[in-house]
Amino acid sequence: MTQDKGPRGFVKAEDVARLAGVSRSAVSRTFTPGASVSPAVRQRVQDAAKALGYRVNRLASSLISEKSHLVGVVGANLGTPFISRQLDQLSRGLLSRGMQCLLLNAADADQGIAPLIELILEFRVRAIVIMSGSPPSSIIDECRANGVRVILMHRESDDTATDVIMSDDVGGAKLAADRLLQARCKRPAVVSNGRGTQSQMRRRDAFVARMREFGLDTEIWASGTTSYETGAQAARDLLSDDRLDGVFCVTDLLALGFLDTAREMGRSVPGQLSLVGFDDIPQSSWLPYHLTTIRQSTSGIVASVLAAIERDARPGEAPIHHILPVELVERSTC
Amino acid sequence: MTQDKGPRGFVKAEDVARLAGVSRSAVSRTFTPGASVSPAVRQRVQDAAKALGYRVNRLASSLISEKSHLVGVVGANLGTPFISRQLDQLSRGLLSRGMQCLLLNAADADQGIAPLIELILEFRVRAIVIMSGSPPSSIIDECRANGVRVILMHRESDDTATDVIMSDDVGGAKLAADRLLQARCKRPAVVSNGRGTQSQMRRRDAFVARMREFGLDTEIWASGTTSYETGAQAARDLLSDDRLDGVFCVTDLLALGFLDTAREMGRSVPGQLSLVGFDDIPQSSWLPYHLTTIRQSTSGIVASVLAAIERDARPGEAPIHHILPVELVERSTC
DNA sequence: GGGATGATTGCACACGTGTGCATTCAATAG
DNA sequence: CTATTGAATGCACACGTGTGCAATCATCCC
Repeated sequence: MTQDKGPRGFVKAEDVARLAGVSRSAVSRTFTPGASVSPAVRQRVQDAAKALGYRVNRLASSLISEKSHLVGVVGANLGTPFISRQLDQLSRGLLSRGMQCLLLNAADADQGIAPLIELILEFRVRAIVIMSGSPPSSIIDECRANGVRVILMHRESDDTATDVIMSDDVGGAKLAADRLLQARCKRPAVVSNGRGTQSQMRRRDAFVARMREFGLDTEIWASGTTSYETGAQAARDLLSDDRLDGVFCVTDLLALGFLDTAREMGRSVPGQLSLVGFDDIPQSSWLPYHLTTIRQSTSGIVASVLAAIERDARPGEAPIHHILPVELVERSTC
Repeated sequence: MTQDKGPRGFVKAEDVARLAGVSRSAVSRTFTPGASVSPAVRQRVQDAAKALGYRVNRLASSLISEKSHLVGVVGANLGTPFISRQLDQLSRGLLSRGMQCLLLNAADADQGIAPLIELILEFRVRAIVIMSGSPPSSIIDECRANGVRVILMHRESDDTATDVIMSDDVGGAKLAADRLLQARCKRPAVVSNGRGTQSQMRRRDAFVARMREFGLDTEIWASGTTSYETGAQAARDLLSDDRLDGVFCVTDLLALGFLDTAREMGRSVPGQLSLVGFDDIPQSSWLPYHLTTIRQSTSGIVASVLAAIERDARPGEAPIHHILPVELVERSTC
C-alpha cells in the first residue's frame, strides 16, 4: 500500500505526475472539479495518487485561490449545555457544507477577543462566527475591508453594521412575564448573571418593562457567572422574602439551580412559587425539573448562520439582521 | 487607521516593506522570533504594518516552514456534558500554547472517520486528536509516515502503535463494584450503550469480572445511545426484577436517567437500590441527584494530550500509553 | 589608522498549487 | 482529403512567505 516515498515530507503533485506519466497540471486538474481532463488521464492520475498516498495541500491551494474553506469560530463556556449544543450543530453544518471549523476558545481572553480575531484573520478564513464576547468595531471594519464576513450570534455591535443572528429575547421575556401573570403572580423577580451579557440584559429589561405595564415592580438579582451555582445563590438571596411568587431566570442553567435550592428551602414549585427559564436545554426536561421555559431554536439559529456564511460577500450589501422566534414550553413549574 | 489599501485582497509583506523603506526580508524577520533585525528597522516595520493593517499569511508561512500550528480534533456528541467539557479544556489548552484547533464533527461520519482524517491531513496539521470513532490503522500508519502524531483519547488501536491516553476504566469499574459490594449488593446489573464503545465495554467487562470474583453474576443491559433517555429505558427494563439491588451505569448521563426513572417507579435510592456512575459530570452533583460516581480527571487527560502533542515526533520513538487514575466520589446514591 | 569581528540587510531561491495561454490532437463536416 | 472545431495537455507564471548566503556596515582592539 504505502510505498516508500523518500524520507522527507508529504507526497506532492509532481510525484504523482511523474508516476502517472503526465504533467503536473493534469494532476491539479484531476482534483479540481470542472476542469478539463480526459477520462483516461484522470484514471491514471487517481491510481497513482492512491498508490502514493497523495493529498492536495490545502495550504498551497488556498494560497493561490486567495480564499480558504475555513470558518473561524470564537466561543467561551464551551462546556455549557446550551453553547455546546450550538457548537455541535454549527460544526456539523460547516462540515456537511464542505467547510472547516477553526475553533478558538475565548475563555482565557483577558484582553478581549480582538487578538483572537486577528489570529483568525491570519488564516484568511472565509468568515468569522462570534458566539461569545464583544469585538471592537475597529476589528470588524478591518474584516469587512478584507471581505471576511463577521457573524455575531446573540449580540449586536453598537456602531458597526454586521451580520447579526439572535433569538427574540424581548418576545421571549414577554412570554415569560405573561405566563407568570397568568399564574397570578404579584411579586416577580428576575435572575441574571452579573456580567452584563447582551442577551441576558435584553431579556431582563424586557421582562421588567412588561411587568411594569401591569403595574408590578420586579426585583432584580444579577451576580456571578451563568451557572447552576449562581442560580442556587440567587434562590438563597431572594427567597428570604416570603412573598416572592414568580421568578424569571434568563437562562435555564440559572433556573435549575434556583429550582433545586428553592425546593430545598421548603418552597413548593409551582405551589407557592412559579418559575420560568430560557433556552430549553436538555436538562430542563429531565424528570426532577420539568421546567417551564422559553425555547430557542438552536437549529434555526445555526441554519441562519450557515446561510449568512454562504452568502457571497458583495461590498455594498446590507448586513443580515435576523431575529428568530421563540416559543413557550409549558411544563410544570408554573 | 485603516488606510486605503487598494481594492484587492489583504496587505502583504511587500506593501509594508515599501512603506517602511526596507526590504521584504526585513519585514519577514521582524515577525519571526529570534531573527536578526535592528531595533530601528523593527520599529519602522511595526509602524508601517500597523498603519496598513498587515498580518502574516499563515497559509504561505506554513507552506514554507512545512508545518503548521494547527491541530486536528475529531469528535462526536459535542453537546454532551462530558465531551463538551473535554473539548472546552482542550481548545483552551491549545490556544494558550500557541496552537489552533481545527474541529471536525464526526457525528455524521457514516463512512467512519477515515475521510475526516484525510481531510485534516490536507492541512498539514501538527497532530490529530481523536475523541470519537475508531480510525483504521492504514490511515494511522500514513499519518505517522508523514510525521503527524495521532493521539487517541479513551480508546486504543488494535494493531498499530499510537499515542493513547485514557482513564483507568478497569480500576474505576472495580471501585464501583467494590462500593456496591460494600453496600451489601447481591444482585448487580450494569448499564451501557449498545454501540460497543471501547471505554464503556472495558468498564462493563471489568465490573462483571470483579463481581464474579465475589461469586455474583451481573445482569447486563446494553442498548441505544449514551444518553439520559437510554438510562431511563434501562431502568424501565431492569426494574421489572424486584430483587435488583445494585446498578453500575458506565456513564453518568445514563445513571441520571436511570436514577430519575427508578425513583419515579417508586424505588428508593439508596434505600432499596444502590447506584454508581462514571465520569462525574457537573449535573451529577446537582441536588436531586448527588450521584456517587467515579471521577475522571478531564484536566489530567487534556494535560497529557497537550504534552503528547508537544513531544517532538522522532521516528523510532515508542508511543505514549497513559492510563490516568480515577477516584470514587462518595455522594448519596449508595 | 588598519584590520578584525560581529551584527544587519538584501538578493534570490524554495514551498506546492491553480490557471491562462498556446499548442497538439482527434473528430467531424464539406 | 482538407478545413474547422472542440477538447485535452503542457508551459510558465503567480500566490505570500522563510531563510541561506554574500555583501555591507558599524564597532572595537592593537
